[in-house]
Amino acid sequence: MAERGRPRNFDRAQALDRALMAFWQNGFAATSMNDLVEAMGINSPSIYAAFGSKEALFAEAVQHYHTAYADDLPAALKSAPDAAGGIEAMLEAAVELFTRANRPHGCFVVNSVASNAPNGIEIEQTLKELRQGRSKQIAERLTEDVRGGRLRDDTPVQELSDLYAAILQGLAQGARDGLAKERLLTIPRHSRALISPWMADKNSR
Amino acid sequence: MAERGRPRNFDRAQALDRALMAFWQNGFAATSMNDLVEAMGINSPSIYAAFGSKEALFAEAVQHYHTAYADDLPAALKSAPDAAGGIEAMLEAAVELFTRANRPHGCFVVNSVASNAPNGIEIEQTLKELRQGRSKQIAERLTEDVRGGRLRDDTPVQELSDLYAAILQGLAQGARDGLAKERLLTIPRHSRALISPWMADKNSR
DNA sequence: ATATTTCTGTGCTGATTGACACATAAATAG
DNA sequence: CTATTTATGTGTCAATCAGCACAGAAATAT
Repeated sequence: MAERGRPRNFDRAQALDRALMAFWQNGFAATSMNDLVEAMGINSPSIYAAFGSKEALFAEAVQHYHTAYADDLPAALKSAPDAAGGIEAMLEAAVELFTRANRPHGCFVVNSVASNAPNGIEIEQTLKELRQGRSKQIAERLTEDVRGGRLRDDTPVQELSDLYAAILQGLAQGARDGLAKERLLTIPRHSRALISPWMADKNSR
Repeated sequence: MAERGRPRNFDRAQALDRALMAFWQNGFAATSMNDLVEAMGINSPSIYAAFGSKEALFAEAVQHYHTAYADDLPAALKSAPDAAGGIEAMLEAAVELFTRANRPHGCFVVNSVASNAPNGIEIEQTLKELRQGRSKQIAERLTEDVRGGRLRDDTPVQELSDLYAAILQGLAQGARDGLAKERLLTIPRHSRALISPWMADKNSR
């Protein structure tokens, strides 16, 4: 089935990525349609025809970020043989993601917390779930190690997961505030100490 | 020397506190002058006469928050006999501050990250310094313990301070996202494990 | 070639924004 | 009392916001 009508004059995926960069840097509210027109290189009627509304464009940008940028984190979490290594790798991947050159610093999902839309209930809910989803992923990784006998049976999985998730969010804030990558990278290293009291081969609590 | 002219019809300090609540909840950009008029209970010309501009009002709200609300944190940091206890107390005080009922959740200074003003360079700089100031305060507390012999000489003070500061920011985000206080309070407890490898009476690293 | 469909660029719209002009009210100074 | 000073409330300003109407342009279908 061939396409009918005048073909689109721009690359939709590229335009979406540029919109993401604009939102990532300035947040939803502070990014005006004018800013988007400049960043995406197309006029506003084309934006509305292709994406629906500013809010729908933002929602697509969130999905795009999640699949194209933040995908390294769960991958790193599963990369190492044990949870301690996986979490450290995930935190390192996060620092890498949050401090890449020629790209806004910090985590897009975390940066978008305070930049709520006027009708922001829907997308706000999605963002909140994305943030809290990290804690669940970490909890699953820890549970694996408990089941595998590498962590003690009485390991407080949810509490440790919340703590690691908090560190992750702190890394995002620090990166956005301009902390140097080398300085941020010391954090994953020291975070290892949180889990060692719960290693199965230790008897000290 | 008596006052001249018609006296003010509202309590300036109370109006400032109400403005802080509005900014705390919705951020700078998303809080309109109309919102401020409602929250403060006075009309906009009176706001401008008393505070200058929306930006100046926000700057005063930042100072007010810092002195009237966030003052518990450095106090708690110095309360305990050792750094480990002081930091744990500070994190607990932070959770308390971030999850009080009848008040916006989260840290006002952290919430204000993404809500930058159009001419936000000045106040943004102040906010950034407030955030990074916590790390320095923690570092001072740790250094005290190193000097006092309670922590090893090779304790990585700055790295640990950055890590604790990251946890602090993570707590703020979690509180804003609606995590329950009891759940957040487990984080200060487990954070103790970060410092124990550097206690002087241990020989394991 | 003609009709149909879809995209593009110009330019507008009603609503909302931060900020203030103006006249009036309420206090003190003399 | 009158003059002066400062605060209040009504109403309004230009600027900006998100969104879209409209006409022309560029493709396919028949």
